[in-house]
Amino acid sequence: MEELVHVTMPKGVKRKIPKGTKLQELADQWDKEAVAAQVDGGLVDLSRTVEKDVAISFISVHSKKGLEILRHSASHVMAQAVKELFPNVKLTFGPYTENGFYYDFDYERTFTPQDIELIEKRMTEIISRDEPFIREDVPKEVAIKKFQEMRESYKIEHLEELPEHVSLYRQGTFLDLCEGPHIPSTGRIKAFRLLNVSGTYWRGDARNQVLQRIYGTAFPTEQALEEFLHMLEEARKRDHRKLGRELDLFSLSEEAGPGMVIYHPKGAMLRTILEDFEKKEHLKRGYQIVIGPHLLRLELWKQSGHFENYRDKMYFTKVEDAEYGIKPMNCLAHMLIYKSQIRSYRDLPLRYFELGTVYRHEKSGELHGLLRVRGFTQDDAHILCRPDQLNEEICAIIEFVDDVMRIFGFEFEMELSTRPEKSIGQDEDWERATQALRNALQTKNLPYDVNEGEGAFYGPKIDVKLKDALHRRWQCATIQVDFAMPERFDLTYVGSDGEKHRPVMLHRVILGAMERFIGVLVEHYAGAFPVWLAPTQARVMTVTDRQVPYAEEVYRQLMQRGVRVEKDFRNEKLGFKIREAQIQKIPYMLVVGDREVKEGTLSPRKRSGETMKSMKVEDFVKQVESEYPAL
RNA sequence: GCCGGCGUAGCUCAGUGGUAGAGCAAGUGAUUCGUAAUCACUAGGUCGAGGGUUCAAAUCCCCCCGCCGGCUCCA
Repeated sequence: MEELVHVTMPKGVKRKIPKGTKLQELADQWDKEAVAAQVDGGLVDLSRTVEKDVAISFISVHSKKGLEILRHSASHVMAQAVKELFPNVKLTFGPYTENGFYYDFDYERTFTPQDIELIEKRMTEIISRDEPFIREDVPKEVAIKKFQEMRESYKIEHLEELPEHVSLYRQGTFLDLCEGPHIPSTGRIKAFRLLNVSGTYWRGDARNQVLQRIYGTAFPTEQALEEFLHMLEEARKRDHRKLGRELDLFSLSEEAGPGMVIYHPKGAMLRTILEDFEKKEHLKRGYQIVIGPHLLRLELWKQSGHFENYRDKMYFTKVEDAEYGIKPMNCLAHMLIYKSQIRSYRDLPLRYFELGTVYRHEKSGELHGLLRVRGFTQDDAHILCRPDQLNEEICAIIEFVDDVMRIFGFEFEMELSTRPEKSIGQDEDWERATQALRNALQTKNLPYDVNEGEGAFYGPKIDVKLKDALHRRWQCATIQVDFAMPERFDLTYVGSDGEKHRPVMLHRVILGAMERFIGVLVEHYAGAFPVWLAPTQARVMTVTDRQVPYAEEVYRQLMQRGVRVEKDFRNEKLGFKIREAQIQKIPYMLVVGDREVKEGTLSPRKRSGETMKSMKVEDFVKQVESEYPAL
C-alpha cells in the first residue's frame, strides 16, 4: 500500500499525496510555468521528490526568482556550448546578474565575434536537445576527483572552500559544480542572446589570471527578449555622450585632457539653472554658502590624512618651493572656517555649503562621459554639530534628498557602507557613526542594504542610488559621518558646562557631482528637459521673410521677460525649422506667420507635436512660468 | 591601471597594399513657402601621433595617445 504524506500547497491548500511524488508532477497541475519549487522555505529542483509532510510553493519563470534560475541555467548551457566547441577551456564561475548572466572562462586565446556566433548556435542546439538538468549530491572528495580528471583547476580551488558535501549539475555531457536549483531541462530556455565579451580576473583581483567573460541574457518568451533588446536600443539613444554632442551641451577633448568637461553654452546654462536651484534650496534649509581655494598647502593634506590615504588620486603642484595639493575634496577649507572662531554649543549645527570643484586622478579606464570624470563640481556641504544633533541632522539630509529627487522624478534606494580596511579613527567612533546612520534610516523608516567595508577612509556612509526612467541605478547623493577629521584638526566648541567638546562632522552631497548628475538627467529625460531645466525653452520661427521685423520684436520681448528663447528667421520652409527644433528637443516652437503679425500673437507648438491656439506674448510667458515646479 | 575592440571631413560611416569617398551638417545662389527634411552648386581630410616594412601604406608591423565594452574603483 502507498504511503501518503500531507503537503501544504500554495494558498494554504492541504493535500494528501503518495510519498515519493515528484515535484514536477505537482507543478504540472499547479503551475505549468514553474521552473523550481520552494519546499519548507528552501529552493529546490522540480526533479526532487516529496518524502515527508512539507509546505510547497512553485517558482514561476515569470517571477524574479524564476527568471534568475532560468538565467543561471542559461549560463550553464553557455558553458556547455563553450566546452563542446573549445574543449581546452577552463571553467570558473557563471552566475545570473540583474539583466542576464555571464560565465568567466580561461582560454589560450580570445573569443572572436565569430566564436560568439558559434557559441550561440551551439546553445540553440543544446536547447533543442532539451537535456534535463540532473543534480547529484556528492562528498567533496568525489567532486574534487571528478574535476581533477577534467582538469578544471578553478573548480578544485573553489571546492577547497566548500563544506564536505557539495552538489553537481549535469546536462548532457556537461558537468558543473553548482548549488542550484536549475530549470528542469534546457528546453525551458525560450529566448536568449549573447551580448558581449570582456576581460576580467579570477576572483576580481588584478593580480590573478586574466579571464574572458561572456555576457548574455535569457527570457521566458521571445517577446520579453525583444522588449529587453528594445530597451537597450532605447538606452543607447539616450546616451548622454551622444545627446551631449547632438544638443551641443558639452564636450570632452583629448587636447584639454581626458575626463575634463568643457561646457558649451547650453550645458553651462543647464548647470547654472541647477546651481541656482541648489543655492536657493540650501539657503532655505539653514546652510551657509562658502567658497574655498582650489590649492591648499601640502601640510594640510598631511594633517587631514588625505596625503596618506588618497595621495594616488591627487594632483600636486610646487610653486617657489611651496608644495600644494589640488583639492580632491572640499572639507579642508570648511574646517578652517570653523576654526577661525571660538564656537559655542549654541552656534551648532553649522552647515557650510559649497559648489566645490575638485580634481581626482581617476584611472584612465574608469573614465566615462560625464558620469566618471577627473574634474568635477560637487554640491558639497559639511555640517558640524553636537553628537546629540547627529540623528536630527542626518534625517534632515535624507528629507532634503527626498524633496529634491521628487522634483526630478527619481526614485531611490539607500545603502549603508561600513569601515574599510584602509581608514583612520577609533573603532568606537566608527561604531557610533555607523549606528547614527542606521538610526536615522530607521527613524525615517527606510529600507537599506549594507555594504561591509565600503565606507570612506574617514567614516561610514549612506549612499543614495537613483533609479532613472529606464530603471537604471546611479550613485549620486551620499551622507558620511566623520569623527576623525574634527579630531585631526582639533575642532572644538564650548559646551554649556564651559568645557571644550569635540563636534561631529557630516559630509554630504545631494546631487553628487554636477557633471554626473547632468549626465544622469540627460539620460533620464532623453534630452527632452522639462521647461524649467531646458537650456532653450522656446524658439521663434518665421514662416517667410515678411514676418521678420515682428518676430524680432516677439523674440526681444520674450528674452526680456526671462524666457530662454532663440530665433530661427532663416529663409527655410516652416517644416524644416520645426524639424530642427524638434531634434534639438526644444519644448516650444513659436510660429509667426502673417496671421500672427496681424493679430499680434504667436502660435506655440509643443515638443509633443501638439499645436496650441495662438496667444499674446504675455500669455505665453505665463504658460512657461506655470511649468516651473513649486519650490 | 588590466583584458578586448576601435580611431578616415564638424557628425554618421564606406574604403584591407596602387590617384582619399558618401550622406547629413557648413558656404553660395535660387525659392518666400503654415507645423519633422525645397533645389542646384561649392568647399572641406598630414586617414589619432611617431617609427618601421615596401617601388608604393588609411590598409601590414612596433610603440605612444585617445575613445568604446567590461574588470576594478567611485561623486
